[in-house]
Amino acid sequence: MSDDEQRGRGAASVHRVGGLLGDLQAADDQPVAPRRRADAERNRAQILAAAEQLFAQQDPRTVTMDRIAKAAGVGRATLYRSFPDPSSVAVALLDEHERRLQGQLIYGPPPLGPGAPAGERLAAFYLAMLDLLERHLPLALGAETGPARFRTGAYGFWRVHVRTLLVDHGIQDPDPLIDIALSPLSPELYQFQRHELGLSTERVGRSLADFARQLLRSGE
Amino acid sequence: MSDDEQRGRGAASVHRVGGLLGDLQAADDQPVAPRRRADAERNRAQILAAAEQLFAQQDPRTVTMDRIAKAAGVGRATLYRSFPDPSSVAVALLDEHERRLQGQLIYGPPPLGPGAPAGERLAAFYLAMLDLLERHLPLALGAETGPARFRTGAYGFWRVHVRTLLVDHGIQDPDPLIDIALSPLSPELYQFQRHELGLSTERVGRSLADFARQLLRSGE
DNA sequence: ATGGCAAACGGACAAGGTGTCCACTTAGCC
DNA sequence: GGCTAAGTGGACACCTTGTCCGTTTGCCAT
Repeated sequence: MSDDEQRGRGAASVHRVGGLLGDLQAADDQPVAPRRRADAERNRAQILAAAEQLFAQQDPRTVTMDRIAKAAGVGRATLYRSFPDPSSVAVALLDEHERRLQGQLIYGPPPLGPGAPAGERLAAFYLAMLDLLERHLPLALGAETGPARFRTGAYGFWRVHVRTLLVDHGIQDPDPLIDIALSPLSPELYQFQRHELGLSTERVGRSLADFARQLLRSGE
Repeated sequence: MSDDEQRGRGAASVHRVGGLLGDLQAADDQPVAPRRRADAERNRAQILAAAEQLFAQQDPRTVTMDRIAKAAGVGRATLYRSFPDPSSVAVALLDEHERRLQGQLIYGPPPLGPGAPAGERLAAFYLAMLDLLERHLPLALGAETGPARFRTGAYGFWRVHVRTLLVDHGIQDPDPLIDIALSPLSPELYQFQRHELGLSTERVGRSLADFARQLLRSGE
């Protein structure tokens, strides 16, 4: 899993939107890629490690490129070579954690993987995402600034998954519903529910699971 | 309606969270308030007018205090006297438009106002909000930066309304569901659906209305 | 009507962030 | 072991942010 960090630069996560599934088990051989130099690799690792600290320590929305570079002990231009802005660093860090869940959704056992009714799968997906949010909220919040989370490769993956569930369930016009169904997973929203309203993870999770089952009810 | 602009400074919308309903028909007499000077009033109007232009012209997330001040023809400190940041200017502008809908939700005819089943009222609310978003998307996007939209007085109002509907319908634990039910109305999300995915207002609206009815189905 | 005073104004300032550029360093291949 | 290009990091010019403070101006009492 830590090997995954080496796959592509920060900006690459944007390109992943096209080849979502194929990317899951992509071999580590680089077809024509000019190969990364060892010092660049080392710097990238330092940057990611330092950034993870920073996002956890302070308000994730206030983390700057300048701060990350200083914390990682590299120059500003070196940082810019790998990432265009702070949120793309957070996206790269999140990617690693999200990839495990992505695999479970496709190949794992039900109800997360195939085999369960759509409503149950959606409920399980919500709970898994909630767990991810709970454990990596600072990163999720940091990833949201800028062009927002809708353009990340991960979001594209969730869209494909939810669309499958909606179609499975026989929804007439699934496309506008996809993002509606994903909207309760907004990091900002979760942060508000947990730390402003003081709701427990369990309470939010129960509501979300009920919500999923109600949305994709068998007795349509 | 244009008289409403004079009620309180920008920061005041934050305080509204407490007295949501009473504020709806608050008389214009100021109990102990020290009274606003005429030149301050004039400047405030100039600021709001200039800001509305700016938010519509460029990416609402890139509007700065500096730009607003220059466009309004006032000094920076004058602007800061009324508003702490650009998003609060957008909030103040939005407030005016939202207040009409707030009145309709309480006193208006069904299905927006009281009298219709909860599912129908939620569907009508969604459609009305969508209409608001469609007409004032730049402002809505501009209002989202910073501490996010969850802290605005308007959001507090929507929460109260939706909670009423959920309780009416007999939902067990309504509180975590409130913000889940409101999440599809995120301006960022609507912008993505409309201008990135190219979905029509009608299609999104139909999905949202179906979604509302499914969520609060009579045959619970 | 006029003079005093507090509210309001707006330019200026220091601090800090952003991208980019370019001279230097260094890894990797011949 | 030297060549070459990728990689590095400090510096630069520009912009934004809040705040401070000397000046102006509306409002009220006289």
